[in-house]
Amino acid sequence: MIKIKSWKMPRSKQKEPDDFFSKVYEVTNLIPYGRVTSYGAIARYLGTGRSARMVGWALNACHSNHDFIPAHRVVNRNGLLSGKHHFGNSTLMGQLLENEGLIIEDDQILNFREKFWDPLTELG
DNA sequence: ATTCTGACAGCAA
DNA sequence: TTTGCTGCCAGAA
Repeated sequence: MIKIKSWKMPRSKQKEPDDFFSKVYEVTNLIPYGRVTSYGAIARYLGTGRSARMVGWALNACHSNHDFIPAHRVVNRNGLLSGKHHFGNSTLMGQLLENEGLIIEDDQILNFREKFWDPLTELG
């Protein structure tokens, strides 16, 4: 498990500096350039394997974080860009990924298996 | 307090 | 293979 820094959370009544949201942001920041992971993979890495939806919710609020968070590198388990509608312009997420060398076709990442980065196996 | 809604995932048909 | 249902749980209304 990674250490958590207490950067500011979107949640106004946040109680812990190392809450779930922060952990999600930490892991997301560890995703290498040009690689992607899934909501469920992050949830499992954090030990809450059944709260993949909360990962999405956390990323939904990540804009309130001052630091840059590569939320575009998180897709669903099929490599589908299910979060594209939360980037203002619905094509931005795909553009960001293509800038990193990935190929998107119909909101789907090609060769998703090869690009997939699993925090569980990569970070231990 | 109660209900509804998800940037999900697993499993049964 | 592709739907459809269910568990999940933090916010919003």
